[in-house]
Amino acid sequence: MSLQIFEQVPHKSLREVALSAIRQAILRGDLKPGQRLMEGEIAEQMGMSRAPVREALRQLETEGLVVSQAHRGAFVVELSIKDVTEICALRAAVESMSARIVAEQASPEVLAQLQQAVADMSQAADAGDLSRLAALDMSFHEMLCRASGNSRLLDTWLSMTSLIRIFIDLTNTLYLPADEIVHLHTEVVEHIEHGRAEEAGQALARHIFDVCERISQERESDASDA
Amino acid sequence: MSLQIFEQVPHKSLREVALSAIRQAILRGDLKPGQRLMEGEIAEQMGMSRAPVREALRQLETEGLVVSQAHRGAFVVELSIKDVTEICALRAAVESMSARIVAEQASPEVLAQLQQAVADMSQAADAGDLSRLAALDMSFHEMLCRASGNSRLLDTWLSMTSLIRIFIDLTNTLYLPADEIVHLHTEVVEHIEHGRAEEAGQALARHIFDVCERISQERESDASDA
DNA sequence: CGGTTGTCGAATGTCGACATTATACCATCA
DNA sequence: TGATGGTATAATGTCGACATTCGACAACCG
Repeated sequence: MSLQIFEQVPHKSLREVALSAIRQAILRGDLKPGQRLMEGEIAEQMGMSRAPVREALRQLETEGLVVSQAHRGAFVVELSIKDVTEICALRAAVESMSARIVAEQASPEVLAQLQQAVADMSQAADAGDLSRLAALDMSFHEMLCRASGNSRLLDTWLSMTSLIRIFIDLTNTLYLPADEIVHLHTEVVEHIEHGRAEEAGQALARHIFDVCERISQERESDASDA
Repeated sequence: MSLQIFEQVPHKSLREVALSAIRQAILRGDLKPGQRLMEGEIAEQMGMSRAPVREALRQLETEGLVVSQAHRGAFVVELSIKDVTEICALRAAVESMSARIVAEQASPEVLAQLQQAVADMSQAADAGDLSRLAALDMSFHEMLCRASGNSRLLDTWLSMTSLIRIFIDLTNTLYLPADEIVHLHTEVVEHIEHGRAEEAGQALARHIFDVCERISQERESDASDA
């Protein structure tokens, strides 16, 4: 068997092109919640027929980014506070399980990665770079899910994270004081280090529910402002 | 406002018809893992064109029941033991979280339902009706996820359960002794009754991993037999 | 004038046909 | 004989057109 030299070039079907284009537009905020997505219009703008656009919208629907009604069309999903709470609960479930798995199988490389991530967060917090801290925060959680080695946990996490991003940009806003964030993540890593699976999972779940609570509160006060 | 006399008839699009027909065929076992699913053939059998069949297959793909390659077509998913382990982990994560939520919000009605379910299981176990016990077992877990009031947790649970059913029919086989099953579920309900959220979640997760372990072991011995 | 009904336009649902591409088979050649 | 390359075939990918259905607006009636 020969060495693999050339990575296989993934052929991009029009469906995939449309899929990622629409998804990115939604996540970037160019398409706002509640906005109608008309097959014909999108197809025309992308220079393709309605068929691939249609399939892309269907897939986005199963991902939860889009809702559609028969003969009415597709719309960018509008998330209620209840939705966000539900999404956070599923995210917490997934991360909690990931933490348990990682705590039980802690490989030295993964541990080092997580420790490095927390160190970076601490540095960003000290430097007052809150934007970077928020980004590192998200990447820490993703890293954890990835380290579980369970693609379904990771996929579910990515999906829930995307959904939350429609509601609010987690990578640009902090919902807890910087030092508290660093402390929480340090705690989680220490639990994992020492193989305390349950504690790691619980701490993480509490943290996510905390953030969810803050988001809900902020949203409610926003609503009463308007 | 007039009284509602006629229940609204949900319009079944051909896509939905194809979707549920194919899904049922897979779950029923009429379509076996690895079997090829050709759009044209299915469309002809169902008396429709390829378009709705195509969309149904795409949706089944995102559900995980079908895998497809470009220009090659769709196939009923073949699950490895690693896949089943992954699926069980996600299922455990979801059920564990559901149990915590239910334990914290225990409404009397839900509690009564769960207690009734365990009582039924105990009765079935005493009567030696293992088939009924297995069915009650599954419905207990579904009831728990439903009681969480979180549709995303429930949907994820249903999805994972469907996937496992492709691999093995959980409703017809027991992977633990009958009395042990009854004991485990009794324990979970007691934890929930007393608001012990963490313990309920942990007990449930352990139980699922136990069953998963048994399934894996059985499968490996099956493989070595062949 | 309020409410109901008919009509129209536009978007989705479905279809059949064509374009593209992967696989299997076969002829060719070292 | 085995490897290579071409070709046929059959499936998926894409397209444009038609059928169906929904929502809005206008006409009508009480």
